Order: sequence, then C-alpha cells, then structure tokens
Amino acid sequence: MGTTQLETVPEPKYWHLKTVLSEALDTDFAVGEILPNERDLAARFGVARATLRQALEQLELEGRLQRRRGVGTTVAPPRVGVDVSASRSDWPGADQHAWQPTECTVAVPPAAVAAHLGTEPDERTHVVRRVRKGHDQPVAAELLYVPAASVPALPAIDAPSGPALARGVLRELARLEPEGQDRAVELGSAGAVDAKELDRLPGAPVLVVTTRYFAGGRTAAVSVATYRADTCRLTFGAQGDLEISHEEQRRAS
Amino acid sequence: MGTTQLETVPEPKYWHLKTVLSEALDTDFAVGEILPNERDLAARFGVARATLRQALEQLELEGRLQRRRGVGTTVAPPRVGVDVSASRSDWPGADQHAWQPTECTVAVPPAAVAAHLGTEPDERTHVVRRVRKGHDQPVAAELLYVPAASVPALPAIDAPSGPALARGVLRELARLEPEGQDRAVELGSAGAVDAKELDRLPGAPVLVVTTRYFAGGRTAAVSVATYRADTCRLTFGAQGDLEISHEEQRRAS
DNA sequence: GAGTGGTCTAGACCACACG
DNA sequence: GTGTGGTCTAGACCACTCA
Repeated sequence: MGTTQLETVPEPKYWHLKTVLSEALDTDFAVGEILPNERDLAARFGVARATLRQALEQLELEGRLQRRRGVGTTVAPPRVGVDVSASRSDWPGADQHAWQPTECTVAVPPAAVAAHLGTEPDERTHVVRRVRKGHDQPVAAELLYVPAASVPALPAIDAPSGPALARGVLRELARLEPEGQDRAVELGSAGAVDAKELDRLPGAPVLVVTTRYFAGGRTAAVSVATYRADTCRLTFGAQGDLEISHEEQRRAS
Repeated sequence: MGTTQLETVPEPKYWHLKTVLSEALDTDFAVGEILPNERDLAARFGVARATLRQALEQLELEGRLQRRRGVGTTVAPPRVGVDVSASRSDWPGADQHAWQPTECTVAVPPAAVAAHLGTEPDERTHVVRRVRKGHDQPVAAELLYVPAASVPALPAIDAPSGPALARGVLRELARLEPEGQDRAVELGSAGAVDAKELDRLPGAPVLVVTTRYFAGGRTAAVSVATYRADTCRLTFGAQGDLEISHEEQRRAS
C-alpha cells in the first residue's frame, strides 16, 4: 500500500518552469512575440525572479527565446542553418558574399595558432577580422591569421587598416592552390570584441570553429570563427542541408 | 583636464572575477587540482556566493572547470578531440569500438525525424540507444532511428530489449550500401536521460549532432547524438586532427 | 555527520532602449 | 522618465559524496 508513486525525484522548480514555459511557447505564442516581463512572470508562477530567470536562461541557450536589455523577451525564430562544410569553395577570399572583412592588423598570433602555422612564437602575421552575415543578422565573427609567407607580395604594414587592406590579403590568399582543410567545433563564450560584433553581451555562448587551411605543403592560414550559438546551426552537408533543426524536432515530438 | 581615462565600461564583477580566476588557473593550479570551496572563494574575493558562482559557471562552460556536488570544483583537463568527420567509416554498425549499444526499443520517432526518414507520422521505427566512450569517460549519448524498411530481415519486437537486439539492428544496417551522410551541429541542453548517461546534471550544455545516413536512394537512418560540450571538441578532420584546442590557444596567448 | 555544490528567496541598484 | 533585462547581495535550505 501507500503512495502509488514514489516521489523519488523532486524536480527543481526552474526545470519544471522551463518545461511549462516551453509548452506555452509552442501553443500560445508566435515567433517574435513579446513575453510578459520577468517580474510579472515570476509573480504569476509564484517564484523569485532569480528562479524564473534560470528557466529563461535555459530556454535562451536552447534558442527558444531572445532577451534584450531595455526591450524585453521575445520568442526566437528557428535557428538558421549555416553551411560550414569543407567541400564548399570557402577558401578564404573565395566567398566574398558571405564573409565581410572589417579590419586588418599585423600582430603576434596566440602561441597555439603560431604552432599550427609553423611560424616563430614571436613572429607577427596578418590578422584579418571578418564578419559573416545571414538574413540581415551577424552570425559569426572571425579572426584569420595569415603569415607573411602565405602572401609574399604584400608588405607587412604596422598600422591597423580598414577593409581595403583586408581584401588585399584575401586576394593574395586566393592565388594559392588549396590542398584541403581541417575543422574543429567547440563551445565557448564570446569575448568583449566578438560580443559587440555579434550584437550580444560578453559571455554569450558561441560555437568556436577553428579551421586550418593547407596550401603549398604548409598551413597557409588559420581561422578562429565564433558563431552565435543561440541563432545558428552549423551544417556539414554532403548531400544538401538538414532543413529541420533539433529544436523543431523537439517541438514536433 | 580631468580623468585620464573615461570609465566608460564598468566591467561586471563576475566578468572580472572570471578573468582573475582564469589567470590563476593557468599559473597556480594543475589539472585535477581541487579549488577552495565556493564560500571560501566568495569571501576571499569579497563578493556574494551567487556572483562567484556566475564566474565559475562561465569557466565551466568554457571547459576550464569541473564541478561535482558533494565533491568540489576541480581544474578540468583540456577538451578531448572527438572525430565526427563523415569521411570515416562511421556508418552505424561499422565502428563497434567507439559506440556501445545499450538498448533497443520500437517507438514513433519525433515528427521531424519521421520527415527525414520519409516514414508516416505515426509509423514506429527501431530506436537504438548508444553511448560513445573515450578515455574512460562517456562523451556522447545517441538515439538512432532506424525504420523497418532499412532492416527488413528483422521483426519489429514491441518489448524494449537490451544490447543484443540493438546489435542485431546495427548488423542489419551494416549490410546496406552507404551513399553518404549529412550532419548538423547545434547547442542544446541535456535532457534527463541523456544527462544520466553522460554523468552530468540535467540541463548541462551539449553539442547536438544530427546525422542523416543515406542508402538505397533513401534516408536509411537518422541519428541524434548529444556530446558533452564541457569536455568535447568535435573534429572534422580532412587532413588529420587538430591537436590543439581553442582552450589551449587561449591559455597560450 | 561534515562538507560540498545546487537551488531558492526577497530584496536592491544599474545599464539600456524607447517614447 | 519609464520599463526592460542584467547584476549583486546575504542569507536559507536541499541533495549529494565521502570518511
């Protein structure tokens, strides 16, 4: 006898809240719609604001919500599929439409990047900053490290300069004969600069894509690109894109 | 005259804390070492425990720390590179060493998965649960949806069954002639089951890898695999692995 | 049982967007 | 100015691990 169900797992409040909210989003809200503010929501559910926020954070991490200070919390659109497959012609400089150079400096790359490039630990390289846009929104911010050896025709100019020089570096890079590339994806958090470029707050979750470009038997360039984890889904399509995100899979289940 | 530097950006405390802690980790701590407990750390830095925790959360998200209830906070080892490139022979059933089947059921897949598979919305498929291990640790939990049409030799058994039947399904799958695959990566949070399988708390950040396997002009199977985002770095190597993680790049800079 | 991280509360003030 | 989300505090209790 006794209880029909052993209450073995007292679910945390924020977890239960997240579930309830998630279902409400599916049924009662449209994409772009504004939710009630956090204080109201917390009161409505009878929890402290911090607890409510913990649930909202989870939902934002899953790409369901978008929160903007001074504005409010809105229902996020489904994640955008972004092609990052190596089979495409995405050798730096080839896809001028997607990536937009913003700056070009000469600096000493992080030691590990230098190791990839085969440059001396204190050797300076060109550093091109680029932004990738999609559907009006910035989706990724990139630092592209290009050693002088890869672009011998260019002088190493000390002073930071604009998109013009950046395009020059990319143009020179495009002359090389691509021999392949390497890619790795991991979770990270946006630094101050990247955050500004991605229109997010510092610390926002990002997918860090590190790419090595090979040419002439060497590593011709290394790219460290940070994609907005809240709005992006990285696709490595061999036979076309995955049209439906995990997010939508979950909703539909 | 006046201040030499306009204090334009009052950095949040937790952000500054994170930076300080990060540097301390680099210089004063070894991998696996236990940090002082949260109450002590908070007191030492003169902040509330919640603020200290916000900094620790960030560092955990970046794979620098590992926190375990009842135990303490330890310095995490560098992330493990996990190969998820499509070029490998990772057709389900081929790589028995990495993936370990734990269960096999018959169930109706989520609608979106059904759409990928081309099955009816209410049509049941085999569902194989697998776990991927690496260096003693579980790194990924997977649900593999296999429609009956892909494994015609097998009867659809209603009752859930163990690894034995799962291996049977995989064996049948391996008979098919692979025609390619599709892959997408996005950020998610672990559900209750996945969390248990990955030895993490529910809600832990994961990298969700959705794969479509093609054979016989159809989608033969769909896999939804969740990788531990804190400990894993997904590699798509065309010319070998990236040996050095973003993490280490940052440390070395 | 002692010590750890995980959850939760009820406040407060700040930075930002918008009218 | 008003309202929003972002940060921060100083507590409390709970769930878990381990000796």
